[in-house]
Amino acid sequence: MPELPEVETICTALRKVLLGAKITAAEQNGKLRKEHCTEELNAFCKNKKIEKINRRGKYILIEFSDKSGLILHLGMTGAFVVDNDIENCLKHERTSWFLADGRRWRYNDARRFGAVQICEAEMGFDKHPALKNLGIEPLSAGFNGAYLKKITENSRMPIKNFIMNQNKIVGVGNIYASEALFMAGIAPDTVAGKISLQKCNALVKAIKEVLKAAIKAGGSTIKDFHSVNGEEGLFANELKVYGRKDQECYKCKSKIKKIVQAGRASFFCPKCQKPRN
DNA sequence: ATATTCCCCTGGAAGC
DNA sequence: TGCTTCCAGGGGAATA
Repeated sequence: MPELPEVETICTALRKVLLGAKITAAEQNGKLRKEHCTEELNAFCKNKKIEKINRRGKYILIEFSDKSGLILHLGMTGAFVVDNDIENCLKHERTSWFLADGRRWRYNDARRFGAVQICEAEMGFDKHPALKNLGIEPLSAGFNGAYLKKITENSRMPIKNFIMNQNKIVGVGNIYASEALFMAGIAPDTVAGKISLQKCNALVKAIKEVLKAAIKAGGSTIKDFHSVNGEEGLFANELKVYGRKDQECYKCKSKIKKIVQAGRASFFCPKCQKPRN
């Protein structure tokens, strides 16, 4: 579900409601991709104060005032809710944090692909196994055409899979990979190592542009994504190729095609995006 | 090392 | 109205 713009949207929303809050207790309700049992999570979180909330790739980093923290991932269907209902659980509530002011912060995740991990102060976020191998932030200044050219060199991976690889570039998922490649005029199955510096420049520009525009729109709600207050993201209305199989390309009126790459759907315009392999 | 394929899990939409 | 099949914003393990 959530890619960089959706995670960024969630971070902004969480900051508004959680900064400064103190946790009195935590509960874990069943398994996630990564989780801790209630006893461990509760012992770790109890009496900690939420000081900072940041994003690294698709991970949300909750930093406590003692420099320890939580590393949260939303998987495909994860969502947060903050309310005052102490009695009832949501249908797919996996984790709950009870706050000193009486509120309850919940992590709800139907498919359980999300993750709730703890990070000790001595370790620090950067060294945590979940984060230490992550690639460059696409909105950082260091992510430019020359950098992309350098890391794609010698790679025979299809460019769409390459830009979705979190160890190379973080935050780009299935929607924005298709969208950025359309904007840059590059077919998704182009061999990464064959892309020219000029095209790398165009792709970097497209990735930055589409991510920024999506953040501005509050992300893309296809079906599941909702921010903390339940709001939908509006960027789904601006998608040019994702989910538009057999519909007309907005640029050239050709039929948008769908192919499957590494098990994920890729959408592209066969006329505007070249070359094919 | 690198690139697919499969699997984790649940629910909604589409097909019969 | 059912029942079945397919599909989904992710990622990691297993496999070639």
